[in-house]
Amino acid sequence: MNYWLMKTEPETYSYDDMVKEKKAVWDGVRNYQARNNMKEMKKGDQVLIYHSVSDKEVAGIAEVVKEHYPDPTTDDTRWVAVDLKPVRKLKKAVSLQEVKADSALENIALVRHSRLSVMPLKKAEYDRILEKGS
DNA sequence: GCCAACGTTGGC
DNA sequence: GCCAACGTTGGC
Repeated sequence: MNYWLMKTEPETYSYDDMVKEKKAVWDGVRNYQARNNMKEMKKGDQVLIYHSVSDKEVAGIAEVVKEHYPDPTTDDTRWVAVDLKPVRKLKKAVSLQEVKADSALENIALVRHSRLSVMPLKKAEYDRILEKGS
């Protein structure tokens, strides 16, 4: 079982939108590193959903329900999509500030490589964020 | 709203 | 293959 963090701008697509639709088709990624991470995702992997720009906080947990397949928004075969379903919203959203302030989380890509939109998390890091959000 | 950092594109 | 120019992302 692997753990991931995916970013979205809540104005475009938020965790609540995913809850409303009961699933999410995660497409439109046009970055190789993010794409490579998506290809590594397996059914059942847990994914933290982070709201960038306006909120800057981890909003909720999702789960991979369909592994990578060709991105339906383009004919370009280089890009892929995955399907997610919401698991639960965090009791308390975890802000970027909190993540940055925690020395156990200072090495995650969210902090070190802020423009990457799909990144792996170690179990310890994933657990740590959940802890902060409970 | 600004701007730094980064990724991509395209001319040479 | 290099690198300048450009576009985009995302924190502040």
